[in-house]
Amino acid sequence: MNNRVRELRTGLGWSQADLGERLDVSRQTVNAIETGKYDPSLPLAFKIARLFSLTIESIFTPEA
Amino acid sequence: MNNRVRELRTGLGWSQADLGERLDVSRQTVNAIETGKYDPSLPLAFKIARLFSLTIESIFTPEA
DNA sequence: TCCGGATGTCAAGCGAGCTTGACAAAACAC
DNA sequence: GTGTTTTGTCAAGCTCGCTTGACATCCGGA
Repeated sequence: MNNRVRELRTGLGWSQADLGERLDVSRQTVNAIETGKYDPSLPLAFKIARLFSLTIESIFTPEA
Repeated sequence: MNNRVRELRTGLGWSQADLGERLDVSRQTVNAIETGKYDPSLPLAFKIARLFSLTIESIFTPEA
């Protein structure tokens, strides 16, 4: 699963910790998602999409 | 997280087992998602959306 | 030069997502 | 009214998603 989270976050000048706060998750979780260690849960994906005012499909793309 | 999976599935005349096969998950997983026991992972949500040719947002809606 | 913020990563722990196997009950066919 | 299909649900087990706490590195600014 590829995603544009880092691109969207840095575009707003936020640190991983900043984004974590706004999403109510730890900065390690943000880092893990950005570095592809694992995919977010569906509820977290919705939170991310809402925060950036985008659709899930425009942020995340399955690799296969 | 509410979803329209059951509605979409029965609309095509499929059993939970049928849908499970097409998604490569067990019928128990389909049942659990339809009955709200837990949310699908993000990759599975993508598979479901693609199978029904819909967006994730049009199938799943966060309750909050 | 030194310090603070930012990032990457590890470990241990817990609940969520998924598995197979099983059984009971409801719904459907004939 | 019997038999098959479908659905609901339980249990045990494994991995993933997320947590806190910690440590190393890498930079940018005073």
